[in-house]
Amino acid sequence: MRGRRIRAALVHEARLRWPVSADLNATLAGQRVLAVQRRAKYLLLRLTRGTLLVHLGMSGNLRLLPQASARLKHDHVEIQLDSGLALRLNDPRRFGSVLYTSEDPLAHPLLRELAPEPLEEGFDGAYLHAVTRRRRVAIKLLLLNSRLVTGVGNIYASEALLHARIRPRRAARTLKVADCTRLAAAIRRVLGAAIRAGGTTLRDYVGADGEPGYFRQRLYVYERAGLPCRRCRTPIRQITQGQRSTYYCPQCQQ
DNA sequence: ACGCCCTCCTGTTGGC
DNA sequence: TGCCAACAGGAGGGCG
Repeated sequence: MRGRRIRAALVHEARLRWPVSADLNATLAGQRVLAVQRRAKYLLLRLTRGTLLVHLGMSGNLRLLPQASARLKHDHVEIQLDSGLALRLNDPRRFGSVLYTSEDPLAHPLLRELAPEPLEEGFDGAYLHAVTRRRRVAIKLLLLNSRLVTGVGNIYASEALLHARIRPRRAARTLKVADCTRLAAAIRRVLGAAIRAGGTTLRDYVGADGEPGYFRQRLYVYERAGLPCRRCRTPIRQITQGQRSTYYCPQCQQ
């Protein structure tokens, strides 16, 4: 998309996680895409005069395809380019978002307080140790708090804790430096491996290339309740934390 | 400040 | 076959 000019923006359904601006077309038309970036799980389309922030939520998907191609059910927003292609957001659950800001996007209220990038410098045991002090919340729930850790969703939280050998219900404040060092390394390793595998397709996720991700085959605990742990063969347990499923190995994770 | 719960929404699955 | 409840990849908001 870089270098293309936006011809028009169509909003078929404005009721996403946040209402899509009614002025989106007037705002975007004529602007050029200068760069495409990412911050946590937000995509940033840097435009001539501002930035379009896109979040896929749980079920969102972006496709870049000929503008004339048929619109699918749940195609909510379409950005038409001067190349004849159009970027379409399809999102059955509508937990995604499309927001425009003319200010510094990193200063936007939704991005301003996000935690450091886990794959950048500075995300290490010392960082995790610092943010887990005096927090009674279970470490697995802390990993889902985007003000403290970004990039780790429900799948990778369970996976990282398995690799770090930490029980998901353990109070964050009880983690020692050594635990935090293993956990930071496990998070980086899991995210890196998942990215290289193209992501984790549970049902219908496909990447920008239209291909599913293959990390599901490499999951150690997620969705494996009752199945043998891939490290020690002990049956994997499933529990609920914050109304979401957590999986862990009672033998490997102490 | 923290921690917990609720919410948004549609689609799929499993039990009866 | 139909109906209903439970659950699903996220994460902000409000409350105590």
